[in-house]
Amino acid sequence: MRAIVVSPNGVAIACVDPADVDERAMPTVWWGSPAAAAEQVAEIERTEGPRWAMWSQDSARELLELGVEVARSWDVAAVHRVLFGGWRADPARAWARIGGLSTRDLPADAPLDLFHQEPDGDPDDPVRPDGHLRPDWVAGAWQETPERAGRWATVLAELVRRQRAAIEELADREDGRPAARRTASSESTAELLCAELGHAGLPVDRTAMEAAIASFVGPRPASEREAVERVVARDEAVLRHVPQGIRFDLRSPTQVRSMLRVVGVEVPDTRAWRLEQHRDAHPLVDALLTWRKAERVATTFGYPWLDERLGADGRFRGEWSAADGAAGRMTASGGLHNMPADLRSGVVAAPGHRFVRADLGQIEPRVLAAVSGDRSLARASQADDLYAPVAAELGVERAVAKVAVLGAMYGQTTGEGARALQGLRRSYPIAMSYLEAADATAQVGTDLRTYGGRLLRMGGPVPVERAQAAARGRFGRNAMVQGAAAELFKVWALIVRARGRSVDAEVVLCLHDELLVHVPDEHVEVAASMVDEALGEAAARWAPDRSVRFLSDTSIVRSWADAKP
DNA sequence: TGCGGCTATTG
DNA sequence: CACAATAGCCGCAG
Repeated sequence: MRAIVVSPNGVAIACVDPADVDERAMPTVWWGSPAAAAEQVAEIERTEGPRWAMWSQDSARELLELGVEVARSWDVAAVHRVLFGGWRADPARAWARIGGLSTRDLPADAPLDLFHQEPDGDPDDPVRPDGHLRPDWVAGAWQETPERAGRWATVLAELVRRQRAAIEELADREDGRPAARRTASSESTAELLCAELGHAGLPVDRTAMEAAIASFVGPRPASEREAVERVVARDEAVLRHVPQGIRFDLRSPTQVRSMLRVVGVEVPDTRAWRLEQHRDAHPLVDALLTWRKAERVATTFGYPWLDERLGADGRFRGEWSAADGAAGRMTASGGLHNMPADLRSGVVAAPGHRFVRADLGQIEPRVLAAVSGDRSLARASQADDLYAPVAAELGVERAVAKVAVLGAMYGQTTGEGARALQGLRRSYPIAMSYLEAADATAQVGTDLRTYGGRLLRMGGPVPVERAQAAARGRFGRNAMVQGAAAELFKVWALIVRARGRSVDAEVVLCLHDELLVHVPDEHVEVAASMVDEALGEAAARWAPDRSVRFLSDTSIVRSWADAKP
């Protein structure tokens, strides 16, 4: 522990080198205004470049708001999620878990009542006699004095020390995960990237995005009355196809089913892919499908969505999470991860800039080859199109080989993919056993760990219905691949983030296997090469075995829509 | 008012 | 509708 920088209204960053934590050392505390604290952080970053210990992405967000960006961190919440799975990772929970305390009923910051007048222990000690953190300290009581801030920093340092020991133990175990050391670092730093993504936002051209929205729902209504009229008109375009006198609520699936029955279309549900089969049966079906598309844009990706999230600086902002609760993929709110592809024309680089857009080709089967150690599948990964050699090996069409491989990773038990499974088992026994072992383990509720060491919680040995057990098996089987792919992707994104600094290349979007990097025109070629090189480096760093080939499809574009689909 | 079901979008 | 996610609306229970 070297230093801590504190401001009375909230910035608490301990500067800790996890390799050098001395539990007895008292931290140096800088106590000042937020601006002064930020300046201190910037100075330490400049001169020492440490791995900063942080409670969570919140710490990084506070720093960014003060104009300070740091390169590396040990993020207690991120490491907690790796070690123990799940998503919740508040300080009290992380502290309790690493200390072996129960997290079933964590002490809450409940108001004191007659029966709990005086909380036990010393109110100036952040740790209660029962070993839990004091809720009032977690809630902010640590900020009251420099002495308290120092004690709080010591708690953080101790937590980091214990987490680090747990990661080392995991890496050194007989059945361990040596990659866990690297995962702890990359998952931590991914939290910094997420804070930066949320802070900086995605370049969006308001005019272009409004045009894209307008192509579905018409131009922005001038008044509330006009907005209502627009909705009525959209509904009417569908309802005019049914006999007069009967009104149906198009937003109610039950009523839509009745409406379709009136014109002689019988469907078990009203999902688009099913209605597609009946497009020719009656003009109503086509009108309904068009309505659905417009309604979706109007309610979720319309003008209110844009107004709420697009700033005057031309940046569209959502909140980013570095690891979801399941397999550990990055997620984003605000529609950044499920924006209809038709709106991508609104995502445009700023004047004088271009995007480097890159996505990983066939990432999941390649990751499967790597984590399972299947040499045959690794050989297939040498091809630009992995499914081609697999199809040749199985003696089937490429399309069949593809659904078979995907089906194996998803746990599909019916259809064409399942029929080709026997061939996969024969030709790629190591990879298939890897998936089947994960499936079997998950079915009985036993937790799994990804290649990188992330715990995948499977619910414990609670008896469940057969169908539920099968679903758990499919989840476990897929999470081992999806989670490992997420780990590799993050390493790649972080290398791009670090290397990009020198050419002002800024990662502005991460989408599971796709990166969008915003770059000044003059550096865009260099940045594109850098993105490709970063993948090789990421693969080597993530899994030092070089037998599996990873590919990125990289292009330079003005708009996200210009990238080939 | 909260929550499960349905629907649509993305990888 | 195989795996994951976010998100909105409807219908029903409390």
